[in-house]
Amino acid sequence: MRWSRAFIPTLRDDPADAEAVNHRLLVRGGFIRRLMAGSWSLLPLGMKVTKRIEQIIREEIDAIGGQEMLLPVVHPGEIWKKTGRWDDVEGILVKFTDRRDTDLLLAMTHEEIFSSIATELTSYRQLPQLWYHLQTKFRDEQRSKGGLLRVREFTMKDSYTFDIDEAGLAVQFDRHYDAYKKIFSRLGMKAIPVHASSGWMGGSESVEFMVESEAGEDDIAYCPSCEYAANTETATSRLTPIQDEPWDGDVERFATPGIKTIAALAEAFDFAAADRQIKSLLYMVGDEPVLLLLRGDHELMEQKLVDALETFEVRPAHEEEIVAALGAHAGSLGAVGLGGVRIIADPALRDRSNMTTGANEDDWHLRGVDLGRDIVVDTWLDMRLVAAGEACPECGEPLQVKRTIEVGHIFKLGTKFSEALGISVADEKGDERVVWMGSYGIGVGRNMAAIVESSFDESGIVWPISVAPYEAAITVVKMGDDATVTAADSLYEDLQSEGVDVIIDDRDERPGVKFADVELIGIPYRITVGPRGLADGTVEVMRRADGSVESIQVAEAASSVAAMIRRDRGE
RNA sequence: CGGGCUGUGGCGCAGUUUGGCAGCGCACCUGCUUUGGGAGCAGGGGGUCGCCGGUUCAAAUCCGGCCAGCCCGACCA
Repeated sequence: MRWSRAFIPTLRDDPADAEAVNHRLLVRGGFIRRLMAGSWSLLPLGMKVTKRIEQIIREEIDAIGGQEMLLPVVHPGEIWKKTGRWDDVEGILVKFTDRRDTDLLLAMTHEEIFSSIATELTSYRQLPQLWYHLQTKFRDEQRSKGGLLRVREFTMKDSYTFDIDEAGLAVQFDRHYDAYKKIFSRLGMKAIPVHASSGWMGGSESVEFMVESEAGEDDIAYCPSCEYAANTETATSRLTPIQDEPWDGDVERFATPGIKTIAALAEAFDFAAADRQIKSLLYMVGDEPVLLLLRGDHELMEQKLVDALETFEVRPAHEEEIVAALGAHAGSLGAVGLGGVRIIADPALRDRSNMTTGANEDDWHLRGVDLGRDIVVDTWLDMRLVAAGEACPECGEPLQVKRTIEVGHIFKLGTKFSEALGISVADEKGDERVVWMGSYGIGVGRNMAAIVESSFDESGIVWPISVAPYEAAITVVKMGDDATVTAADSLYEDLQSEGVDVIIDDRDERPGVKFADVELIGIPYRITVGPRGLADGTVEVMRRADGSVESIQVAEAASSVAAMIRRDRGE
């Protein structure tokens, strides 16, 4: 490609509305442009990177037996009603009707449609199957953000597996696990697999692949000494047991005027350290108020509650709901002597005594509370957010908490969809058996963003060679100089013959402009051709990753740069 | 969806307080000089000031409504 003919609209200044690194650099580098919130056009450079990412994904999924297909983006509502998701997935699912008033929706994922094709599977002999496509998803997110990290319209590689039994699903799941590790490694990222919540996908088990980044939206708990890693949505930890001081009296009510927080209570009374308080949170599960109890110094992880209760209708109660259910305002709530409200308690409270909690009367608290004696817990449920420094549940070493980007997610769906949609095959005995499904997703654009977030410097993006828009760029220092132009052109042709994807910067610009642009867009090798080097028969090769510079004889330039690139490609 | 901020040539911004010719830098076009880290000189083109309505002799500026974008909190590839 000749740069003078290419559409690479680089910007000198950062776009004013860009905060995230990937947003800033991808827009400045002329890879993408925003159409509306969470909706981006891919410009030529963005398209080149996208295609390379997609190709890597294809190769690895094909390698585990994947068969590529392409399913539509507009789906009939009917199928989604069968699986229940037409109603279950509120908000992000875009629904509309056609001229005949038929319910339609924009694909946010493709389980239903792949499943509808899978109804044509009739015999166990046809299993296992692994189908996938790279297709647009639309999710009307409440809030898109972070450049390409969280958008409404995006391309996803989603694959789906169909097996005769759970053991077969486990095999497909493990194959995807390995393929995903290879994919992210080829994309130049260090992805950590973690246990995760399945969210609205349902199913029994899921693993997310996480790349450490400040721009991320998920926290993972990670053990440096063993391999334990989990999204904090599901992570657990071992707690040091607390030995409560004995208290032989009854529950004692005491005045706490104006005290509305755990911290304030701990500050005011020396017997009420945060870990000796009971945190009481009123939640609404559907229409039912539920009182949640946690240790005072612990935080609630709402997702754990959602997963355990198997409903998405979980939210903090409004003030008037709190008063109606408990007779007091937040800040003085408690579970002692409470009737008629379901009580769910975190196991960290089990067997505790001599605790302090709200009295369900504004400005009053209770001390000397014994969990076993004074509170009737309906359900014990781990719903605590793990904090850094707590002991790893596997090995006991302190956990770290890291902020990460979710670059892939694999699910064991089990038989949820196949039952709903009637996907069954005849087994060896001729009996109908419901098939076991898995689904596995990688967001292409989010991966592009994650690569940028984990590989950039003050000059711009530093692409790994596997996805770079070009492998090498020739910077022609002085377009007015015939010898320079001739040498650069011939190098350009030689590199192409060597199979290198190369762009020649033949614009009539000053060298500084060209250097800045090629570094901004992150091309791994820059070959500078100019009168100064040609005077002693050399060109200069700079490696983007480390800035190292090497002078090479003109005659050998093409072959030695091609050799470097082949080595970087891993050939 | 709640809170905060912002909408002025392609990009970055000033002007809005106190209504009175729509400006600056970069980019763009022409010419000349220049060419190893974002060139210089000269000339030139481009904007319904987010949209709708109101006030006024006069609105980018004041008032009302709406729309869009970004950031912070509840959701996910």
